[in-house]
Amino acid sequence: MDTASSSLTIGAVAKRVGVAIDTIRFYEREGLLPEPLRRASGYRSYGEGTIAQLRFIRRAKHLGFTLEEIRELLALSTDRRLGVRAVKQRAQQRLEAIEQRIAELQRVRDGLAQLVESCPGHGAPEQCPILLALTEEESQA
Amino acid sequence: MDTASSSLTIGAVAKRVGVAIDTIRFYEREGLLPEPLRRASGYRSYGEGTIAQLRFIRRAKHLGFTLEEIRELLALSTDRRLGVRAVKQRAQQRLEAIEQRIAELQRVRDGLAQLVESCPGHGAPEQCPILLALTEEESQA
DNA sequence: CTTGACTCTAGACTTGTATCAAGGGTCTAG
DNA sequence: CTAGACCCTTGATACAAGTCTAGAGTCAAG
Repeated sequence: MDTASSSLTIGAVAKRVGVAIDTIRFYEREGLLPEPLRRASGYRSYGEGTIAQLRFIRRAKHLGFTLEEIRELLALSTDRRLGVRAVKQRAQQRLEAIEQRIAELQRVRDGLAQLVESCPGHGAPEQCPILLALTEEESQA
Repeated sequence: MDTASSSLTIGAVAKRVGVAIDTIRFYEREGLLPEPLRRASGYRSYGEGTIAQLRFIRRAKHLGFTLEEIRELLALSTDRRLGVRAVKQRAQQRLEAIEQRIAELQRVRDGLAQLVESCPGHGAPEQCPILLALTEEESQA
């Protein structure tokens, strides 16, 4: 349980977090990770904090945040005044976006399910409800 | 109700379908639309069929099909032997993909909703459940 | 000291779906 | 006949989030 900043190479970090080396360098360029210390050779030298931060990024990505939003979350997460309020607000926005997306997909699913159900799976293309639905005029849903 | 192939310019088609001119040329390059007739001047000359086909593409896109899949649907839609069966199959696959996506988003939503609910919206960053969840070790979900 | 695995940089490439720009030719209303 | 709107082609650009390459330097083990 050593939380001290031991010295990890980029490859070791990548392996521990389960992310590609290139991705780490990419995040650094994009400002999602601070510039690390360097050995004399120029090799990047990371501590445990980087592992935590990469996991933060991964989890946030999994919750559907974009890298842009994650960059903001990372900044907020250290702001003692506004941080928590703003973080909650962003999370709520994300939640709403997800709910909208779900609702939209459900509408699409219902439409498609109905078509699939009503299609016999054989016969003339002119009678296939799926093809008809795709071809039909707007007027009737 | 004139279904004959009147002669439409690309701009007229674009306006009627509600799609950009560039998109029409792009679809042509991508094989989603057949190469149209040309006037002596080189102008593309379209009939009503193109309008229908563009609407087909738009509806299929709205159902979540990729352009690649739509290209295939278009080919299948004119196959009198296998068309209907194959179209139904593709629609079913699409449906399953959509349902998986919905389920995944619902999991994400539930997790995020719980976090948002449990966050007071003020106080120290170290106590914010959202930030904690993003930072925490894997062990407990 | 050599070998093989690792790392460095800069920059090009990927995927999907378009959208835009440059530099020209055409069509139509007045 | 001319102005303005429209169309042509080719090739570049955009977005997100990486992924890959080339060519060179470094590290650890035997």
